[in-house]
Amino acid sequence: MSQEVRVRFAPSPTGPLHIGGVRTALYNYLLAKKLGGKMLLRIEDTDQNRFVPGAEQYIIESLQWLGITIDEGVGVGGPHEPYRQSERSAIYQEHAQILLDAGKAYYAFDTSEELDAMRATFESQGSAFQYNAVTRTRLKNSLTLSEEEVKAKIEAGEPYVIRLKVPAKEEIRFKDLIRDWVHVHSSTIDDKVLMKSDGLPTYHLANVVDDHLMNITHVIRGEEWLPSAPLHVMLYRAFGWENTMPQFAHLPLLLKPEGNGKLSKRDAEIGGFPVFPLEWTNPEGVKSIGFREEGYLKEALINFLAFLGWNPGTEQEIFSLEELTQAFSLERINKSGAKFDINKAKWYNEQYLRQQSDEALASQYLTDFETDKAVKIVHLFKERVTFPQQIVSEANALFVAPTSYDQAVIASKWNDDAKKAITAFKEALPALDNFVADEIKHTLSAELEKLGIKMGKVMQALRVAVTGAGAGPDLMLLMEIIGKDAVIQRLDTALTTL
RNA sequence: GGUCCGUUCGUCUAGGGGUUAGGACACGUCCCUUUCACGGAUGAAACACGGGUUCGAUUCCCGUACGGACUACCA
Repeated sequence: MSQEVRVRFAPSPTGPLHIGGVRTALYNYLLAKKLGGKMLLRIEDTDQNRFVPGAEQYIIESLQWLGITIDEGVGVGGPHEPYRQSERSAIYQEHAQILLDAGKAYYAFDTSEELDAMRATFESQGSAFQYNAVTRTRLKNSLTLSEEEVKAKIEAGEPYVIRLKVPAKEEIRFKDLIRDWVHVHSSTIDDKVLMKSDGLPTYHLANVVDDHLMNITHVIRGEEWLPSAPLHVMLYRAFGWENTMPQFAHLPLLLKPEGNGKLSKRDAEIGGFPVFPLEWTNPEGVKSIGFREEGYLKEALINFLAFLGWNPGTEQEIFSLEELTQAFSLERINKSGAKFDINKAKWYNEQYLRQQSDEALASQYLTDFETDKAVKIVHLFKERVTFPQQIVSEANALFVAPTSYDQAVIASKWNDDAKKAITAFKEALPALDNFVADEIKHTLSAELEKLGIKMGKVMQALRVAVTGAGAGPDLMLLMEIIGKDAVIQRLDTALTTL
């Protein structure tokens, strides 16, 4: 039976989507598109305490910006609605009941304080507390209490959780598409809480139930889930769903650029680079920068992210989203974590920036300038900047006369010959009707020839006189854009002040 | 501490029983250029360690070291 591939991206709305999450979404999307399947977006908002208003919208906008389209789920709907877990509590309760009835789960009445105390005691004896096959016989739960006692407690409104009754001795193994077989013994897994005392499920239950009900075929998620994957396998087993269980692929983590550990918001602050796709202002009003606002092009971000943990096996580095969907495969994802290097992201951005036409960039970013001037400016600067907004600031700077001059150049190049040449050039300029690069150059060389001075001798001095800087794009083009009157004025200023 | 996962240039990685261990970013040098940048060329730079297996191991196996994740009524 050939089955439609269905993957899901299932973030929690606890804040802005982290760049690692974006990559997870991307890989899911890539696999779905490659295999002609569907990409779902499910919001895992079962923790009311960590819910952040606006986070869901942020996630949707981020994916939209990047072109990671959702076929089914929050925001678009679909046959398995609702796709927000907070709206599915009845489903989880029902499924928890199935496990309870089958004797595969049980009620537990231990309070958090009691459990904390347990943990402290165990720790003081040098061991770790686990709610499991051996300890559950001594704790307050429906396995140790009589049926009447349990009933009474529940009816009295005493808070309780539902825990999975993990078998004492069972070998759990599953095949991870990236890591191959992973084996774990059930004795190392504790009786995880499935339903919290607030009546909402934990991640584990909700995730397994939803993935099953939504016919998910591939679970592609971060490596932080690898340790709980065996628990999920046990849950599939407990429900009798093992034969339709999705395949797992646990992605390597994105690591700090330097030092140890996974990439965090703090690293971004230290390094001065974004870790969120879009700018985000948290409920307290604190703003975090985003890739989009910093000037990263979505194509560059996608390409960069795709290559953090995956590669096509060829030497091609530049891939459009469409090319990525063609080339992508889970088999070529590697196992080890990748340090996040913003330099590579910048390089990708430069590549994509240069790929765009002068006209497109001009109409998108230089709307304050007349079109043909804007196009010329873009042409001059797009190969020398990393971000589009740098073209804008360069453009604006063009029309401001220099307020200071590069002293090193002045010291070595601002000599009598240069002054003589620049004076002659300046005086020849008013007669020049067609003030374009070629004509300007002709005028300059004509004047230099008369004086017997070589071009190379004066170019730098001239550049400094016009722009204040010792380096930059083609000076003739620059002067053309600045305009005749302004150039003459600047030369005057330089000649009289320097 | 326990469980699980990992380890090729500074970074992202290719490769895989016999290779001059390849590419990209960053870095150095040179060329181009009126300068800078782009571009081109080029250089430096890596198989964590110890045992096996083998004629031969960076590649396979086992240990060790190191790194990471998880260890909540968070996801």
